Amino acid sequence: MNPAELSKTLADETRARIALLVAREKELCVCELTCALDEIQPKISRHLALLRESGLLADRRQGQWVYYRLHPELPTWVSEILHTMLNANSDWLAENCQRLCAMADRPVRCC
Amino acid sequence: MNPAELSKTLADETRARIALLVAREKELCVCELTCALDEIQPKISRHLALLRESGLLADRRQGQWVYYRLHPELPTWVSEILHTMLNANSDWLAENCQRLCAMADRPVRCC
DNA sequence: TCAATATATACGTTTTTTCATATGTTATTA
DNA sequence: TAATAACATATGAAAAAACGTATATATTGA
Repeated sequence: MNPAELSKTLADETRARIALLVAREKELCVCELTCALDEIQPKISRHLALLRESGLLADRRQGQWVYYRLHPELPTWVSEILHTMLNANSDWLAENCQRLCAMADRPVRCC
Repeated sequence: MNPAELSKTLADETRARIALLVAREKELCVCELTCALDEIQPKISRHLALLRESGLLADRRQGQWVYYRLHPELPTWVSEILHTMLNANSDWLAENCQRLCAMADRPVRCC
């Protein structure tokens, strides 16, 4: 992972929002992201695949759901950058957070 | 400027290297960047135009040369991210720095 | 005023990315 | 075991980005 690769990974509005929402919420499943971003599921899944392949996100399946989180072995500078972005851009994410909070029947995590 | 826009701006290896070299050296002209990156001049100029239009870089002409620097009114989070990238990726930039140092007849800045 | 140097842009092409739609897979539950 | 829900992927088309080449502009100095 180098600066250009990280930037490419985040160089799409959908992917940037997913990455920051996941950084904020620690763990989100595909249907939560689909709702928070108000996009169709295949679009979210495709972008999640890219984020996973780049090494930025890790996933785990629990029952029907697949949860995504920041990859636990992310280089320090990468997580620093994600959190800097997150802290300075809460307005930009506000609508997504609202939709997430308003979502009905969110799956219950039981690790 | 939001996280997706910043990432798009840096989502090209040439542009990412230019941005970090400029952050490191404070100010570089087009011919110095052309040499440091070992690329043809129109390619460098085209990427510099994008970096300028995105608001990341500012330019000033001095005689024949046009010098590029980080835009002085960059949001704090953006310059933090650039410096985080720079500090953690000196290896990735090493070759470019070497070529820059080895460059003959670098223009003399007299502001 | 002419030649040389530094830089910018225009143009057509190629490559890369993104997309919507359709369909496949896995897990749950009736 | 059949239906349903969550998620993943394949496919072809459209849009966007990057490229090399050619050429234009601006500055300097002879």
